Amino acid sequence: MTNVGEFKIRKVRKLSAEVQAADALRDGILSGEIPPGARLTEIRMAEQLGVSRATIRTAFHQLTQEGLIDQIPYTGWSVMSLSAHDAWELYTLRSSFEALGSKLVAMRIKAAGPHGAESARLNSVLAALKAACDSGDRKAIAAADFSLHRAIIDLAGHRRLAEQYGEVEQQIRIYIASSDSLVAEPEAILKQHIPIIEALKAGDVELSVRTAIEHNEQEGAKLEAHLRQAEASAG
Amino acid sequence: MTNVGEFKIRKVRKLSAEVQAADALRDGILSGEIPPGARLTEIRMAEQLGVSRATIRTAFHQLTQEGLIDQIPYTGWSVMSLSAHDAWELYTLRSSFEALGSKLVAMRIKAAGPHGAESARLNSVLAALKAACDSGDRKAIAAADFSLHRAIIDLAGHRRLAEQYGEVEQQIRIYIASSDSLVAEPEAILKQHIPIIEALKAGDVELSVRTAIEHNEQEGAKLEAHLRQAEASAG
DNA sequence: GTCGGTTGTATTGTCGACAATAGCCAATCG
DNA sequence: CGATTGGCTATTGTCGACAATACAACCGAC
Repeated sequence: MTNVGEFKIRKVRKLSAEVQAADALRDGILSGEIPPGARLTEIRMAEQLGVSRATIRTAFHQLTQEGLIDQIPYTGWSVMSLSAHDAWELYTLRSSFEALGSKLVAMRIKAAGPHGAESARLNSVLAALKAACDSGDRKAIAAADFSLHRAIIDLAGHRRLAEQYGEVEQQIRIYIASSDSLVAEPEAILKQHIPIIEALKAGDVELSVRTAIEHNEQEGAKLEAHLRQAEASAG
Repeated sequence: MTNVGEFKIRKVRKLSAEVQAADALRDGILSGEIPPGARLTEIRMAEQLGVSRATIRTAFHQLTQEGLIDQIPYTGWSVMSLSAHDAWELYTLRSSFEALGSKLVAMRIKAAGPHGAESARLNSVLAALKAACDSGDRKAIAAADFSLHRAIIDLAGHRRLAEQYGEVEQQIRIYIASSDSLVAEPEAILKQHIPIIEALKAGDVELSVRTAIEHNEQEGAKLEAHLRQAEASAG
């Protein structure tokens, strides 16, 4: 009988309840199951997930830091709500972040040459986006789109940039979750991202930055217009 | 006898203990009393401030969100530590934020003309910086410097920008608290900030952005060099 | 002497109960 | 009928105790 101890065990550490709770909440919000503006109470969540209020509280604080919910003292917590102005804020910020990220990545590739790990990673995520677009699955396309942008940020080697970008990214995900009609035509999406990757792989700093900003301004304007229209018809 | 009810009462609400605790911690860190890298334990803090661990925990979460401390599970909390790489991250980020903020403010002034509330506020903070520089008080100069930059961000009318900028700003404050030798000569500081304000007041978007970025790159390089030297002599 | 396991201790993770607060609704008074 | 006041309820704020975990120091075997 083979000794069980021989197996390599990567992470046996039981995930603490607060992490599980945070994950559950995050999934619920990002999947659209818990809609924007929804009110969350500690007690009900605690009962629902079978943990104590202290655990839920920690999870809520975590989610707050991720930009998914916010708190009103003595009143409650609610899923981040989403106005057209918020969309403008999110995309102007994201534009700044991606400009910085693209600049750093392009500089790295310029220094390391076009055959380094960075270029390989960029090829990989672009191929993944192409595959998703070919499949036509809107959820998969959106996921690949986010992955591509995140890959660029991660390659920048800038911890704080990655963290703060994550906040913005997750809030944008809330929009996408609430209506996947926001995902454009597959061919158009693929076509939009190719120049971004090309500029980076060429190590052209200025072009990379310009392309990234342009992409975000287009996407931001699209979403903002969509929301403004929705607000007008609803209000 | 005048009716007491006539008096306007702004905020009588007793500050909750968790807010007081967070304030106390923040003061301690930003004043340098609690140095970077210092370890904070919930129990000791609770005893020291005369509140329960739950209250301290909430305060710690708040400070975490502000970027002043971070947590290692099952181990403890510690004041954000400060390497030369961290300085680079902070100033590259701040540069992006101020570029966006300056762009928005310059656009506003360009649209509203040079006699709006924005210009008045800019004049005000620049005058305050001049007064501080004349006084020669290093702490006052540093405070006025921060105020000026924050004023620009606040004028941008971008809530998320202001929030995320705040995180970066507070972390930079930790450096300044740990050594006020980082504050340069009063005349130099004043001279550096004048073109920033002038560009904004002129409503020149491109010049404002360029000036803001340049200022941050200079300051960032200075701090990074200082820390790299300190690390070399210490390590 | 060195390596591996074991034990001990400091610290956070989790829990349930009670206190304080905000917001609502009805009763009351003009 | 309107405005104000008072209480009621839902929810977070705060507390102390116990459980789980990580880390370090110690001990023993080889």
